[in-house]
Amino acid sequence: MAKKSSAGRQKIELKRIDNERVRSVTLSKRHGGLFKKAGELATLCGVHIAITVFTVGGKPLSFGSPSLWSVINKFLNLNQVVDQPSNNNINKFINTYYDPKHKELNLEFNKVNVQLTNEKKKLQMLDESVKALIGGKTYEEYLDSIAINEFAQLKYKLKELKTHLEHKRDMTSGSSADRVDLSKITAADDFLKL
Amino acid sequence: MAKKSSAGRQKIELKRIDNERVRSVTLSKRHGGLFKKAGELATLCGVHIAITVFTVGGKPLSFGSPSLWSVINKFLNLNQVVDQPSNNNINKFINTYYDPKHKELNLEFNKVNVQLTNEKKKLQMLDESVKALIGGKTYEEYLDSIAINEFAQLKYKLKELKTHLEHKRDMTSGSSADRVDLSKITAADDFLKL
DNA sequence: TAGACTATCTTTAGTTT
DNA sequence: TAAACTAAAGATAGTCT
Repeated sequence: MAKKSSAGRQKIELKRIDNERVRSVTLSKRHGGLFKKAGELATLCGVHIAITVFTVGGKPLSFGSPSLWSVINKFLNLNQVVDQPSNNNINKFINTYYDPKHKELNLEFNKVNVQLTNEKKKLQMLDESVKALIGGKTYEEYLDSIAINEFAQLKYKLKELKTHLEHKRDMTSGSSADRVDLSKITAADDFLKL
Repeated sequence: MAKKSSAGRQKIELKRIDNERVRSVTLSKRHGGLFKKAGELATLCGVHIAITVFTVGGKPLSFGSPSLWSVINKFLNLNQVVDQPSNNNINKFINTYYDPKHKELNLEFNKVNVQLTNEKKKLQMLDESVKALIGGKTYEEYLDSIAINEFAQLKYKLKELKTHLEHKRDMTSGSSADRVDLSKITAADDFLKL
């Protein structure tokens, strides 16, 4: 009855895994592990975390906790609540937790992860329902919401960059290598005003 | 001789840690662990990873592997090599691996991590040397290189955003909620041309 | 107070189903 | 092809310094 078929975990060398199948499996396992760890860190320590993994094929796997919206709101110092695309539970799940094309867990990952642990069966049933309901439109809406996030993040980063460039302009007299392109400041300023 | 002072690791509940000191220690430990995992994943699977942790105080802890430069180059499809600020080994270490103000490991973290594991003593000695050599100027240069990274990333993201907005403009006829602000496209375009 | 320690918890490499 | 399994490797909570 007792089976001791597996030798268990073995130590591996820290270098690129040659075998493509093994590499793919490792990516899948460790990518899940990394996001789980990130979710735990966010919950335990109350921090906000964003992770992006670019695969060799250029496909981005992203993670945000507690949610990209909350991170954006925090850094833009907005007090108003940004509504999710829909209050309908099933749509909310599709739009925020589940990317039908990539099976990518994304927003409020940790909350989902707790559910996965405590109510795994329930979530699997929900997952089946979601799969049955997915159409092309929903994925378009998902992409659209990502772009809105990107825009808000851009404004924040432009603001930071502008401050930095202005500071640098004030500190340097105009030597060749360190000269600040003033038009960049102006353009950043214009964009921020939109 | 044998000491059994510690009860060892205990299971903890997945919720925000109330005690501030404990929370701070946990953040420190797990933040290091998360970045280590990310570095391993990047090395083993050949993927590119970017992580940003925003602490409660708003301080960003960032990680990029194999390096922010390589990620930028990849997505801007540049073939030219972007030189690091200096080829001098000690400056290279300061500028890319070690943030003297925050003790933040950042670029090519995994490479450093392997060194930390295999040559811990050696690195500690180097670390002491670095600490002795650090001045205000070096940190300024570090901040500057970060800003350059941000700028390159911004251009890429603006490009993506512009494409998305243009696509959306072409697909929608002009209903109130979904209308695309053309001035945003124009501004993005202007900025990209700089 | 930041680092060292260690027993235990968690992740995962290799294997089987 | 993916999911389940198992035991070793690795991370870390609590403690002490």
